[in-house]
Amino acid sequence: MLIGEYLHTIDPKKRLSLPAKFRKELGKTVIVTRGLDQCLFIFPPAAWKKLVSKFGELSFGSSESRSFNRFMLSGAVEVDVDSAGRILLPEFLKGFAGLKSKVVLAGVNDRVEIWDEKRWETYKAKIESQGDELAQKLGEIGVI
Amino acid sequence: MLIGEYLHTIDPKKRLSLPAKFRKELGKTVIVTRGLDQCLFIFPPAAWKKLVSKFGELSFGSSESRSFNRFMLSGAVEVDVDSAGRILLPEFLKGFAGLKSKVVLAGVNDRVEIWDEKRWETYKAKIESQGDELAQKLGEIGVI
DNA sequence: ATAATAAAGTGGGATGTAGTGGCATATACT
DNA sequence: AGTATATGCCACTACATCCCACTTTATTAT
Repeated sequence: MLIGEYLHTIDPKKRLSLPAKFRKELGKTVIVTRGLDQCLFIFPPAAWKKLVSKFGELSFGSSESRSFNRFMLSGAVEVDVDSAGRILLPEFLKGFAGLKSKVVLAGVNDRVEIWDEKRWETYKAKIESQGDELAQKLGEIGVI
Repeated sequence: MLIGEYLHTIDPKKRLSLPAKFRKELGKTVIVTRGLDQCLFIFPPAAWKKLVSKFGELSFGSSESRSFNRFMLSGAVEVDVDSAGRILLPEFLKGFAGLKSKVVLAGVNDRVEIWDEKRWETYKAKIESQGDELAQKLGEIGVI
């Protein structure tokens, strides 16, 4: 179970160290993909395989499933974790999520999210202030 | 599984190097065909055979399936990968996809797509901005 | 509580490989 | 035969990868 929030820095060589607490569960190679709300997702191989099996069979018959597959698959990269627990981020993913030097790594159950620090602060402020409201809505639909 | 996005250049001799990460899975000869949305497809031999057998099932009774068969099959070329991991692109395919010098190679599960850089950027911007709808669909198929 | 020790995060240098361009040789076409 | 295109080979550059070192934070023991 991946939980917690960590502030790390991407060095000039585009390397990013994973929080020590995450390393065991992530394993020695991970999959980094485009995420939602302009962040990136990091999946352990097992979780990624499960995910792919859900949409892997989509053929290229419809233009929708083509864009869907392109978003998920061409936006994903398998990267090795080096001996210091770091991964190398491809430029196009860095660009997608608007990552500068300081980034936040957030554990969300079976994945880790990478956020630009500023964007994270803004987003967090928003959800924190809406906390009560959100709980209300979730309660109404019977989630909590 | 072929994933990720790479920016390469077609040299004056129409040679294009395949990303190192793709080479093992693609093998030493590949099939290049006209693709959809004005890109080209590269298939490893195995995936191509599977695809062709699906086409074979299409009857040639309807004019649509005849056209589609012609589109995919007459536009297909088998090319060798040279010792430096490069392939040679036939002029008619280059023309079809509007490829200039800078092209993007995108892994999409069992195929690689070749896009003109500019066209890719435009297309990508479009699918990336559809994030919300995408999340909706992901939810529907039970991914997140 | 303080000191000693270990671990985590970060930075830099050295090495290897990927991507690309150019030359030279082989093959096909006119 | 001569031209053009294709193929193999070698060389250069940039970047990914590996390895080691420094600094800071956390942990343990006295």
